[in-house]
Amino acid sequence: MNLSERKKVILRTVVEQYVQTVEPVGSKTVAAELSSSISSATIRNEMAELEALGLLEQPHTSAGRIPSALGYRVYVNELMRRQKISTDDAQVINSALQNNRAGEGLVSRAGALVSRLTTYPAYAMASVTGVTTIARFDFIFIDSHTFIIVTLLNNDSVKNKLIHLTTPVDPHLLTKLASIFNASFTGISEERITSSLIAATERAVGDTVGIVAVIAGFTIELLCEAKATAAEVTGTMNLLNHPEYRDIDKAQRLISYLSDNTELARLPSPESSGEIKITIGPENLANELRDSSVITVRYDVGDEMQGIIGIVGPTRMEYSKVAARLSYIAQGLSTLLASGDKLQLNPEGKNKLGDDDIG
Amino acid sequence: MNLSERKKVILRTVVEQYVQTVEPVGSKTVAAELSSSISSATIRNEMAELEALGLLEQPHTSAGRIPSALGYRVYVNELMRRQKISTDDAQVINSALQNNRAGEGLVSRAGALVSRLTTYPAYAMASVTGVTTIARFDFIFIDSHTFIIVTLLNNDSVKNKLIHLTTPVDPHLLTKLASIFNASFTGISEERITSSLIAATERAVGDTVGIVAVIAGFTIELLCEAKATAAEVTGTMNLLNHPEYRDIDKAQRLISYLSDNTELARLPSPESSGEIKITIGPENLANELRDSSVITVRYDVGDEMQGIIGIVGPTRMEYSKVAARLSYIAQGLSTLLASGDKLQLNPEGKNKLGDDDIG
DNA sequence: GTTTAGCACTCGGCAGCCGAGAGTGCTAAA
DNA sequence: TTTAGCACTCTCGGCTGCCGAGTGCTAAAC
Repeated sequence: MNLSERKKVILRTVVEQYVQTVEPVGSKTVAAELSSSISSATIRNEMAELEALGLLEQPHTSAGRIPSALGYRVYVNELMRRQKISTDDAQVINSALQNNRAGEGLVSRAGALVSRLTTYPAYAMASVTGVTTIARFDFIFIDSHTFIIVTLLNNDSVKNKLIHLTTPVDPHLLTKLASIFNASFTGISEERITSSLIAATERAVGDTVGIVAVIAGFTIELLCEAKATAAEVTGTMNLLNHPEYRDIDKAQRLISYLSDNTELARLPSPESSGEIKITIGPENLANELRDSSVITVRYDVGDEMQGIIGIVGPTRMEYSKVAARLSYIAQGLSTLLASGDKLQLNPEGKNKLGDDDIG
Repeated sequence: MNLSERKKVILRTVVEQYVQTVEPVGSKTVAAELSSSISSATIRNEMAELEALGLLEQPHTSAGRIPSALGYRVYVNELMRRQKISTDDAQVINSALQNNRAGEGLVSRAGALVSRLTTYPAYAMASVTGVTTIARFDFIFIDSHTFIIVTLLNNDSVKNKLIHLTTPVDPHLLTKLASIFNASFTGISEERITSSLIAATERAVGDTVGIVAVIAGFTIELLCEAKATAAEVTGTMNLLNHPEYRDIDKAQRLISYLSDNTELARLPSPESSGEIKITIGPENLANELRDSSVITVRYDVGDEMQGIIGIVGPTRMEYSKVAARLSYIAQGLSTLLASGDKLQLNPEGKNKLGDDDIG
């Protein structure tokens, strides 16, 4: 969009003013805001032209102007001043991320953090690009009818399950099962656990009671679970704080849309790591988002895993502020998750309990 | 409260009518509803007396009457007709509970179920009355710097953790650790894991790198976790469907109150298993609940565990309906959790994968 | 040609008013 | 004790008219 310098300044002022006050901004306000020597009349003319270009809109005659979706787009692309994150915010984010040991809940807690910091609903999802497989099986014998399955996945997470049986097992059988499962079921993806593989294993062990099937079933369950990319929304209630969602029905429509995890997975996502993607109002494919904006940022952890974290809010959003925070958090997540959790032991054996370096 | 039979009938009619229509009910409506041969004038007199007794209220002159909190209380205690759960509902509940294998998420899913069925926000919490201890430790050697801690708790759940070390370990050390931990750390509560116990253990193993402390730390973490009674709220959005929460600020106040887990734990709870407790409006201690009602029901699982599941809604609630559903679900939870998860193996070894009897 | 001051015009929002309708309490009769 | 009748009260929705903010246009100034 090729605009005169003055039009740019005016458009920027209108956007930033409107974002703050939530009220149509008039020529006089712009003039006051600019405090340069342009009169309101001139600005009126310029604003009329900006409206003709489709960048501004008038709710009705004799109201001020508000930015159109296109106006926001131009603002985001060309006029927005990149904002640095404040040191206060950085500190809050850092400490919040540090306190959370890396683990299952980290990503969703990051979502909650974003939501709290931006006062918009946030969603977070993590997906694993590589194939998940089992690296190792162990069976722990408890008593004649009970044992524990412990599996180590190739992504270093451990899953277990306690199995109670009505038929007896003995430690030898478990040892045998372990060696066979470690030989045949490790390093393969879920699809390759076929019924013929299971049947063959049953024959090899001489299993007539279905214990192999139980273990195989657990394995499949695990691998399927790992494949599903969990998405989560937090802070949906934040929506209610913003005047554009004062209309309960409107708010509810959006909230119920966001609560649907399958829909969530379809939200716009950036192409490369660290990139921020801003989708404004009608640019969204989903009808429910037609008058909301979505900002997402992607973070990668090695080549294996990638995640998306984003927020949904009214088109009238503090784009630069939100984007800055979002990208800072994404960076933090990236490094935190990449650093892994190698445990540094204190050679004097003086690790205090509850220290953060435990785990 | 000693009321004439006629007053009782009138009070009941007013409550039930108001619950349905959300509008003050007038003498004429009551007369029509009763279709007995009492005239509206008589009913007016009776209603005036009921108001004098504090059971009914008038939003303003020339509006009908609505029940006061006390009115609801009398209704719930004396006038409410116990409602049977419909077979449809029973089916929905049964299938929803059956599909959920017993496990971590069962209780909170039950909460979600309640919320869906009642259209009110529901909360669920489970607490363990007995003392949680570790029944058994196992350490699985992975490689020279890696091993897995597997612990079996006395409540039959299994927890694990993968430990990466910067100093090497060998299988013999792990065996030694296992026997010592099984000897000294099993069957004791979290408070009894003292630093002197840890120090003694370190001496016994000859640990100079703090590996004992790591394992002990994990143990303590586990036991503390088990002690915390998790509470969870679901379906808070349901509030918005009810006219009394059309006022966004009001709804938000309540929602943010409900989101606070520590507050949640303080909600009224029944004294004995299966009992239903109904707390109406100002009977609630918390100011935020002053114009809402809370219905809770308690379920016990053996002597070990007990849980509470309840809903929060406007004082204008279908008490009997909600209570019926709630108690049905509580019963279901009770039996489902008590039945445990003993695994029935098919003696022909034909267990189909994904069958519900796996796990 | 561009900018600016001035002015008439438009339109939403708000306060005030009015009438309709619902429901009451009181009185007097059954 | 119950009931019919009636005057009274109060809310709600619609209508009106005023106010102010902001505009577009015109004509003068730069």
